[in-house]
Amino acid sequence: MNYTKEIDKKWQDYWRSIRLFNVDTKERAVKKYYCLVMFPYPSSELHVGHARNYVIGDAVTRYKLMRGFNVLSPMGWDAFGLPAENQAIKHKIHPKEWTLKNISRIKEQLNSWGIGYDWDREVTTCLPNYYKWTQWIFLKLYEKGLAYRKEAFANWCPSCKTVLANEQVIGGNCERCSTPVEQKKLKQWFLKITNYAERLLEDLKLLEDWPQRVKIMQDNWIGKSYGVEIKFPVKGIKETIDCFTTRVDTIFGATFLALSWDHPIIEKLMENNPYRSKVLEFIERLKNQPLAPRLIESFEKEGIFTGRYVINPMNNKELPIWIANYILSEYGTGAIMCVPAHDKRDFIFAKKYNLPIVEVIRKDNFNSETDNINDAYEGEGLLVNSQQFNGLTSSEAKEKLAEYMEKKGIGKRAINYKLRDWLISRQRYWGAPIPIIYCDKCGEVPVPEKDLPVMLPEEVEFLPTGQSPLTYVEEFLNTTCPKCKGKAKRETDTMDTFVDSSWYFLRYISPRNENLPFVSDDVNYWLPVDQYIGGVEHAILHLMYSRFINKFLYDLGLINFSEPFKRLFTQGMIIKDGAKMSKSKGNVVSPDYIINKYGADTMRLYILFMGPSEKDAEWQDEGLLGSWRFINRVIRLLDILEEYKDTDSVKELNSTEQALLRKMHLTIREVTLDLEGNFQFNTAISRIMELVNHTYKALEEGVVRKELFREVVDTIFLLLSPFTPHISEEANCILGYNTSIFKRKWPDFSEEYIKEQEIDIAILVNGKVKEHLKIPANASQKEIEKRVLALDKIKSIVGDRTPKKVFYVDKKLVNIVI
RNA sequence: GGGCGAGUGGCGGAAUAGGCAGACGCCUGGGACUUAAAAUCCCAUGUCUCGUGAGAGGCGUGAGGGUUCGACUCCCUCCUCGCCCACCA
Repeated sequence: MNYTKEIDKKWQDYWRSIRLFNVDTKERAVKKYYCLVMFPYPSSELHVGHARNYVIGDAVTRYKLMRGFNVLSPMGWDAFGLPAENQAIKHKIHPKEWTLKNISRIKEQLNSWGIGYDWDREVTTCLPNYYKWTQWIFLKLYEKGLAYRKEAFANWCPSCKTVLANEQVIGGNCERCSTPVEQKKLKQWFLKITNYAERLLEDLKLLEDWPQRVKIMQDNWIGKSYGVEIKFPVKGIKETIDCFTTRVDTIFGATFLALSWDHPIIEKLMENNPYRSKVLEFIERLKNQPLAPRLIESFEKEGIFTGRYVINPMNNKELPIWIANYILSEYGTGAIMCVPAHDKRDFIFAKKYNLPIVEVIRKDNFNSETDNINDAYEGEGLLVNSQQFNGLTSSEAKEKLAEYMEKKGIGKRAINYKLRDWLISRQRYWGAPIPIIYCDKCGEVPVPEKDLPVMLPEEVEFLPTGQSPLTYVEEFLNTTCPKCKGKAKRETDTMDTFVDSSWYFLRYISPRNENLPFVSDDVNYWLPVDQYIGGVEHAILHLMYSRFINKFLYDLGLINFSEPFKRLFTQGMIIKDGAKMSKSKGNVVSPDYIINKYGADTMRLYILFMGPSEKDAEWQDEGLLGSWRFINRVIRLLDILEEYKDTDSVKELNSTEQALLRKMHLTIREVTLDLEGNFQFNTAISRIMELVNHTYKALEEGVVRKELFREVVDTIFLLLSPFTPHISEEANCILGYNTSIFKRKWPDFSEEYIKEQEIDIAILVNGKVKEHLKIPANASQKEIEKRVLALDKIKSIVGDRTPKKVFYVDKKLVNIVI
């Protein structure tokens, strides 16, 4: 047998013809396995870096098939989004055309690699039969009060006259023209993911088979913190300002209070205030500061005194109210009690504006320099300068102060999350229209379900005006109010593509259903997803949004599982010449070239063999050649077998045969463990390589009966089939099987064959290996020790000293201490 | 600044409920086959020292300490690199 392109084609056609990967979701008799690979964004053809994802998924799918599961392995396209629209603007090609063209190209690639999918379930998010249901989910959220509209800032490029996504803002500038990005306030749609903050956090504990780091990232992203919200009365007017702090223990060290520039109380503070014009001028300036650089710590802190004071309710001291550019309006209350002695940011600010610094926490009991503080001490310690709370530790003080404040009505315990509501409005064309209508009489009216989908019009001009392109499509914009039948206008923003991808895994179960987004009974059977595979770059957004939408649908009673993905595997990137593979860097390796020259299995094998799949790996062309060599070496066994002359097989297996049989069973065990564990494909493959090497050695050195040789070869291909399906299927055919190798059973191993008659004991003296000894497996410890000490070499090392102690590790080693 | 992860031959990487470091592959060198090349096969391949030699001995998992009969693995201190988040009070 020779491995040629024709073999790839032959078996790909065969798998399609026997519908190997097509699944009936009504099937209940055979246990199910849902293997899901993150669907791609079809922006260009795939390179080997992308291929890793699909190759891993396919190996899992095929392995599980052989383990007797009814495996669902679907594929689709995350097809809405910005790149398509940018192409439209640049090259005057319609986003739909561009997207569909890419889809067919990528599909062709996936097929040429022999990746097995149930293409009958293909899902494309930019087509009406899909986005109808994205809109439907939006309406459900709206119905439950979880979708709402409010004013929010969007990144705005004044030169391109367009709204930019956060990813298009590079270092505070527009990605295309490098103009500094400004903030523009627009009425936009949000999803209330914050309502689910606690559950999203709490349920991370249920995700035992998720990588720890992904859970930690989500945990940090949700960012739960415990603290106290303190009311500060404003001097002279009947108002209070609430401040959230996690460090109540530093309350006596507060020397000023700072507000974010858009804090609602500012207006009141400015009434009859001589500072008014200066302050408003300052605010105006902050407003136009680009968002992105404001996030960088080194950004210069700036502020202005408002002329007003609050009273510290604990000691009645007056604290000046400032407005400062480092206060986030979206977190907590947008107002902060500032403790320069114990917060770096406040410290820098206080130094700059000459505000007092009062130490209230000491690392230890010893006197330290009180008047000469040159840095903020942010750790915990003992309280000083804090009246009756002096001497308490920070954690004691936090408790006592919270209690005290709650009793006196000064403040109350509070919990804050970093998680913000999900802004889903995009002032863009290529996305699912938000199904809302605005009527002068009735106001905001949701599109009735029966009118879905709100079709995205195809005839659109892309004018860089900053308005959504849909605003200029009269037939789309103008409509009638579903309530009063009067004239009304449609929402012209479209949804963030993360909405599309937050439920696609449900649609795969009933992809063509026209009455429902999914059939609950079937979804409840097939989900949660048994194995989800994708890149870590989605660790936060996509995985969090999907969990959110899943929980929402769970609350509606439409599904009965609260988490969508039982197991998650995040694969590493493929690196070339020290950088992530990308077209712009010019370091992409084309899979098409490899496949034409070496076949799909060579690429697949190398991708899986190059290193642990969850880690980044450096692509080396020479490594690929190693896989090619190995494949040919394996295949040659078939030719050898065909011409093999059987020996007079005596009943008893000779020692070569025994060793070969043992190696085979051992390999089955190890490969199975590697696959059942955390997908250690690289070691699984190296073990098969060992078995192949062993087989060649055995053939060379001794008499191996044909029957056994054949069994070994058969096993080798069974073990290889998830990784190199084409040659394995071919081999399976040559070996005389007339069903697909993937319809056969994964090989079993028997401990009995793995047991050894004779074992090798390493002999160490003071922890260093000095000698080896072969002994019968059933030898007793005493016997072994006796034989070890009787060895010439050991005798000469030990001399006439008596060993202090002899350690024996069962069937492994003896350590003699002298 | 915070969080997470990782440092093992010339290279990708094996081996962690503590137990023979360097599996498997690549590169390189030597040999066989060949008119020749490719392909293939065989041998060698961490490093240093001693020895003509067979061989013998030492050192070795980022650095330094510790625990242990025994440490790539556990503990402490430090260094370097990567990723994610980042003024979250």
